[in-house]
Amino acid sequence: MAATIKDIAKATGLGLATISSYLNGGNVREKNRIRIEQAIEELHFEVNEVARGLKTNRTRSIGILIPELNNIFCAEIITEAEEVLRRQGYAAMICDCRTDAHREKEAIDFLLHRRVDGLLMIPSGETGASVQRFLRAKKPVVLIDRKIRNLDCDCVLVDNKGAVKDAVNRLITAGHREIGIIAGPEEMYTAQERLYGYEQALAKARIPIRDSLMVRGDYTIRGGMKAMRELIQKNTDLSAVLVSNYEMTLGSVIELHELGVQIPEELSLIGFDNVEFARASTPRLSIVTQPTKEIGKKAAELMLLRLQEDTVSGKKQKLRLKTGFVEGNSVRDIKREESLERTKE
Amino acid sequence: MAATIKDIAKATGLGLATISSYLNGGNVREKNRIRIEQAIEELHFEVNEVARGLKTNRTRSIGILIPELNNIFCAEIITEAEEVLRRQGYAAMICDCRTDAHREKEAIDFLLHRRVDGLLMIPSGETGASVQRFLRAKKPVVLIDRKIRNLDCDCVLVDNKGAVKDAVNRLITAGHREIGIIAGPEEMYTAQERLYGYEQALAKARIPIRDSLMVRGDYTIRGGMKAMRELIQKNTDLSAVLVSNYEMTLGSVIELHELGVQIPEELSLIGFDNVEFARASTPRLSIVTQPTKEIGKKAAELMLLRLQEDTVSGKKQKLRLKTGFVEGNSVRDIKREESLERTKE
DNA sequence: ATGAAAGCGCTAACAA
DNA sequence: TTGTTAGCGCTTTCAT
Repeated sequence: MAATIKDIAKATGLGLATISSYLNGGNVREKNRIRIEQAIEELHFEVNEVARGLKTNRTRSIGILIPELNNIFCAEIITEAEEVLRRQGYAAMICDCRTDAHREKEAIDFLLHRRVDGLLMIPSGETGASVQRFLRAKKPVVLIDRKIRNLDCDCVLVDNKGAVKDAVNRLITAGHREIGIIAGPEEMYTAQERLYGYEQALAKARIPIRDSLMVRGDYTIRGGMKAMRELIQKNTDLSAVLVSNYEMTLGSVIELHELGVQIPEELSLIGFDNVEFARASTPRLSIVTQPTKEIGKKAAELMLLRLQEDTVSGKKQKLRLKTGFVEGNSVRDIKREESLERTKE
Repeated sequence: MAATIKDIAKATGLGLATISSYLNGGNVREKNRIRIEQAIEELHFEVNEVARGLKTNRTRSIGILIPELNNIFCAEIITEAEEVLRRQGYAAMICDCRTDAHREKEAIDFLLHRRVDGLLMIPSGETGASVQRFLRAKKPVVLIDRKIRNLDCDCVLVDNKGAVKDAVNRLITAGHREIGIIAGPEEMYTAQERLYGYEQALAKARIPIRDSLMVRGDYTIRGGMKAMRELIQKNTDLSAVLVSNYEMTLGSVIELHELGVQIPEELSLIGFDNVEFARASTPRLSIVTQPTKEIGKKAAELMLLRLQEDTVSGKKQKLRLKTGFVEGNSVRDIKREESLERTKE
């Protein structure tokens, strides 16, 4: 059996409180400090965080709930968040709900029973009610990437609308008019924002918005493939497409590949996320990038802040991070070609 | 404050032991069962797993320690393992050590303090000594993908040697002789096995093994890029390359892309892992695939088995899973071309 | 089947 | 600064 502070007390002849005080950074007489450290060494003592948690009602662990661990966007965020948390002594209990609302709810229960001190989540279902229970228990919740209706808590979002607006503007500037979008699921927050950015960009350029140019996928590879096929079938004059997440970008590329459609000669493409994939593609893909590391870091920091303040009340922070853009060769510059043409004449 | 079993006892007029018995599936008189369930409902009671853990000395949580969460191979394995474990009521405490031996050691301490019931890990450093402490505490350890020297415990491995041997054989069968390999770090178990498979395949085909054809990368994208460049510079007659993990495959494709080398016309390529990426590449990549889901599942099951048996002694299981191969268009079939040529004459 | 009581390892009053 | 003591919420004998 592992040694306990009782053993240390016995070995040093000191009282329990002294040992506990030492362990928690309290003041202990130099002489005793040495004796305690020696005893800890000899007996291989290690604090039992479980007992400590029972007593203090704080487990020093954070529940992390995500739709899909096996998804580069989530994985990058979580990697960063976990690191920041662990540096401060917090353990990460990670639950993957496979983008399933029921499992998401189950996971929340699970984490609640486990008495995690806070919840960091990328919501996938409409789990407002479940999450409320955390707040009622005075445990902070930080939402990542998406909001939840009627739930006021800290969140770290991305400027989705601006990102897509900017990307579509690039297509317009390059002379494209028949611009399609592979949007995400209707109920999804990021999908709504991204689609809105698309509409705004077109509206501003006075390009009519056509239903046939807006197709929804489910943020999966397969969904991207299907959506791209649909877009091409529906629009014979399709000139460029914006794909609104990574998995669907991958799916789109696969589909175009199988259909034998040349990028950017026959179709221009702007994708989302995963710089490495974009770089390895032929041609290199132009993509919108999200600051995943920063998202994870900020979310963890927000959580630590709440934990420190020991209050879930007060003004909630809503961070909105800027996206980036990595230029590739997947967008045909029609304007430039035309002007070159003119020069020739 | 959350309700405790004391509150339930008070509300129902029953004793603590009866409530506890109910919670743990013991026999309770029908009438009392109903009253207990009602009280639980009314008071929003939820078992405190922390208290339970202190008493039983079992936290129902498993430490998962991996080199890189943000790595598709790891992520796929962990996704599966976490699911299997959680179905059985076990929480996963995931630590990402960033392929750093020091951090790996720290994480082991961390998990030990947290009193996880077992450790599931993909080793990255030489942490035999640290891991031993788990075994000494009678806590099961299951190793994934790599072994640790002088450490006898359950593990789930992959037939690395066979996988590479088979892949290289395909290149040989297609008529290639100048076959390079981008191997992994010297000290890494999987890298050793894969390189060995390469050597065996060549030896069997009586193709001399040349040092210049064997380059080591560090299993990263950047490493893959560098290694591919080196391989091409060193070998003007290079005909085909086997790249021994996914990140380096990605790096290789990027590098070839930037060098303007055509696959498979100028160079044939067989990569590793990530079917989707292989499919999205131009041309489609031929790759060795690893059964990540099965690895994760088996590892978790092995862990649950040990936990059930409540013994870490006894014969350790060493599973060795079979890899797969997905055919693409990245390998030029020289033999076939030659025979077609001959037919023409 | 149920209840009383002890105790898991720790922290936190409080007293000395 | 240090020691004594109570108790966090639960399980687990041992009676009944």
